[in-house]
Amino acid sequence: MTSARSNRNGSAPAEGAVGGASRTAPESAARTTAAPTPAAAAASTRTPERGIPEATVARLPIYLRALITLAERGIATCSSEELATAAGVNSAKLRKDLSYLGSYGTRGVGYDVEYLRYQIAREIGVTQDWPVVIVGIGNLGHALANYSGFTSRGFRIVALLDSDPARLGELVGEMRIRSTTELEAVVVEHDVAIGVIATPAPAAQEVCDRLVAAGVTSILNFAPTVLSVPAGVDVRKVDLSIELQILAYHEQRKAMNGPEGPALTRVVETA
Amino acid sequence: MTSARSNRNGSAPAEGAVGGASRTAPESAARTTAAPTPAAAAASTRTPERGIPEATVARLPIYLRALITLAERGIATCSSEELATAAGVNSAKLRKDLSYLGSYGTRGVGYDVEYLRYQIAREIGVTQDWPVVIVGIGNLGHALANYSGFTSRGFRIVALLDSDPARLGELVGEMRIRSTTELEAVVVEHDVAIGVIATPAPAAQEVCDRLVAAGVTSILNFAPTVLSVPAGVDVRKVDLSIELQILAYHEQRKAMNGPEGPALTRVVETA
DNA sequence: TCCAGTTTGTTCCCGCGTTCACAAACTCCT
DNA sequence: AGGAGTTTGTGAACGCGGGAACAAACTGGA
Repeated sequence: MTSARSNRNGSAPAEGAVGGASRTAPESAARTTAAPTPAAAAASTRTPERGIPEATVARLPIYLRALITLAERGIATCSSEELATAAGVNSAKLRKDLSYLGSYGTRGVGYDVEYLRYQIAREIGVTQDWPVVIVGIGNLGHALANYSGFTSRGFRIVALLDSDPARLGELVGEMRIRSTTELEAVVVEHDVAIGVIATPAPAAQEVCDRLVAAGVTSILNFAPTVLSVPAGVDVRKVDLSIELQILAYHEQRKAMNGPEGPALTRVVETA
Repeated sequence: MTSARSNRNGSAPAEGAVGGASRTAPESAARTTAAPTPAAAAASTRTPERGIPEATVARLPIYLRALITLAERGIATCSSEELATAAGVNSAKLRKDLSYLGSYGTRGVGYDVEYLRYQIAREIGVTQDWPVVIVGIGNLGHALANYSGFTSRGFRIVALLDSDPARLGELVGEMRIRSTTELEAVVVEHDVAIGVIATPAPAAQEVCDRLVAAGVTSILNFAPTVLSVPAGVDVRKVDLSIELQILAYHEQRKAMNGPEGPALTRVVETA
């Protein structure tokens, strides 16, 4: 385990004061005590202090995936330009992002794929597996349970929970669906920090409250509803219909610009 | 053909929307990388009319959903404060967002729920249904096909396509799985502008190319890979493992601050 | 050793988005 | 009618992120 997570259980579930996550909370990173994690092995002398911009954090997994792809092709070294192309971003942005982690490249040469891959994985925290529990095993829950991307990228599903008695015991992949009554026990037993909610919207808040009360501090929410959580708990949401609606907005504008609009734009047609 | 889309298929496809190439990946459109629409009409000299910030567009669907919830509860009027709480955002931000659409509120009173709901739906473009095609009917594709949020929020699934012969003809919901060989025909027949890719990563780019060539100009990508598209095509991606990795990063930091760190983060556990 | 070529890491600048704070506008009560 | 209370809409300040440009650092050849 070694997971430094402590038991913050027992706290009141309660709906947090503020809605939404505190992820963006600036929290002036005081941390005056000199050199936390002092003498970090041999590497760098000056730990740039842990303060990676949120936008960069969101891109690190993309870089990681690109690096894995490159490694599978047997490529040992790559330039920022190559990696940026593989990740679909600007090379300047890539270099700046990586600079927040430290100086892991070599000027005039580029980056060592395996080395950089490990460094990013370590920074994200996926060098070991995080236990994850999925609540709500409907169509989407099934898909998530079977999604190989979870288990292969630093996560391990430890339980599938559903409140429908008809589903209990059903096998999904290699895992059996268990009752939501076991939620607290599962979270405590496996020291689960990350929970995935794939229930219908009406049930999401209650499940969320129970997860948080049991000790979960990060939640990935697929239910189309706004979750209230206490400070210190991160929530990320994935809403499929919202994504489509954003696309629809732009489609509508294209259609409006088309007929009469100032369409002095370019037509770029690929093969 | 219900939508405002005109004939863009045969003759001049894609007209490269001014305001943006690809939403999530600003310059990911590797190919061609033609001059990013210099000048263009982006700078509408005046009339802030059609120029809603991207961040606001991403929130409009959230407001819409909150308004629908309020309407179902029989609430006819609400203040920006109430709506903001329901949507999980700051009230000032909400008001500024809505101000881009126009002045649909009444000072001293608030917003008429039904009226505002319609105005947002109209602005997004979901007062009528958009035809959508889903490619790749694996676990995730099944979930998407059965997701009621699509059909109830301005979208209509017109075809489910898969390349696996074993799956052809299978019923999903009320729809039959068809072969990807019919992709072009389906897109043209229903004038599909929005495509959803739920295939394995290796197949995603080819499917994407075919969709675009057939006339699709907006793509929602669930495959864990970077898509290259011509200018004028919007791509939004949903990557489940990336979302989890972002949570893992923050979890790791919490665990680091917890034990020894000065941790100003204050784990605030509300009463 | 020195020089040319290459690529990283960093600095500077600019534009977008968020937030505060306040004037404008509406309702209600006296 | 008028004033107090309420709420919207918006101008301005501010901080963050993106992009270009450049110095620093490394390789390889003469």
